[in-house]
Amino acid sequence: MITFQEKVWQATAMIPKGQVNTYGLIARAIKKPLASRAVGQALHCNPHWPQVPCHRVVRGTGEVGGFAGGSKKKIALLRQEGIEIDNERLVNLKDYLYSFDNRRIRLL
DNA sequence: ACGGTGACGCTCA
DNA sequence: TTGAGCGCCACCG
Repeated sequence: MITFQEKVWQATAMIPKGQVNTYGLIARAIKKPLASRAVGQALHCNPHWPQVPCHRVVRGTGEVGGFAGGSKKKIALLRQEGIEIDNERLVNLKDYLYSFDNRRIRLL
């Protein structure tokens, strides 16, 4: 059966290069709207790099959030994908946020 | 079964 | 704008 974290990884894998998503939105996408924190835990243990681009998941506030290899590394990766980071810590969600469409979510 | 632990998010001073 | 406080939840010992 598909576990919670597997759903998290699947959802994360859908995020296109050059775009980002948030822990909270992923939680909603997999029908666990209050599990944003658990989503972070799942990504922390992500065993599918780079299939599951966990660096594209940031905080709802726009702050990059944590990263197993250090937030510096996370920022560098996002920049490589063309995402601008303000003040070395903020992502403009208005420009780079990716929205899951209902059709895909159903597959989870 | 139970309690501790975060890559979170929201509220309020 | 910041920081403290607190609720949430899956995972692990």
